Amino acid sequence: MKNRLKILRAENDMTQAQLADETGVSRQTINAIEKGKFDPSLPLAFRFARLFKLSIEEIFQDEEA
Amino acid sequence: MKNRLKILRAENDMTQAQLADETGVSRQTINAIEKGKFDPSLPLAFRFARLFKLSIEEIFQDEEA
DNA sequence: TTAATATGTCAAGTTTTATTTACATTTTAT
DNA sequence: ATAAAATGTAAATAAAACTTGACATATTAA
Repeated sequence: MKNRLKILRAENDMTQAQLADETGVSRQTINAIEKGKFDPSLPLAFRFARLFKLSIEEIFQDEEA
Repeated sequence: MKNRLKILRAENDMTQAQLADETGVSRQTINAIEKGKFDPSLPLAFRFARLFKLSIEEIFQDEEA
């Protein structure tokens, strides 16, 4: 699963720590998601979408067959 | 997290077992998600969206503050 | 009415994701 | 060049998703 979190942080001038704080997870969790180590839970995906005022599909791109 | 899976199944004349089969999870997982026992993983949410040709937001409704 | 199909639920176990802690590296600012 | 801030990473643990198997109830069909 690809995602645009790093770009969205840049557009909004946010650090990983700030995004972590705003979405209620650890900085390391943000880093791991950005690096594709794992996917966020659906509730966390909704929090990203709400924060950036985008749809989940605009932030995360499925890569399944 | 609310969802419209039961309605979407009805509209598409599918059983829980069929939906489970099409999305690669167990029937009990479908039942548990429909009944709100837990949320699907983000990849599974994408599979539902792709199957029903809807956005994730059209299937799942966040209920956070 | 009986059998078959579909749904609801529960407990136990496995797998995956989230969190914590801790430290290393890189980038930015002074 | 140095300090501070930001990012990357890894191991251990906790939490959540998901499976399996079993059984009860409800709905549908013969």
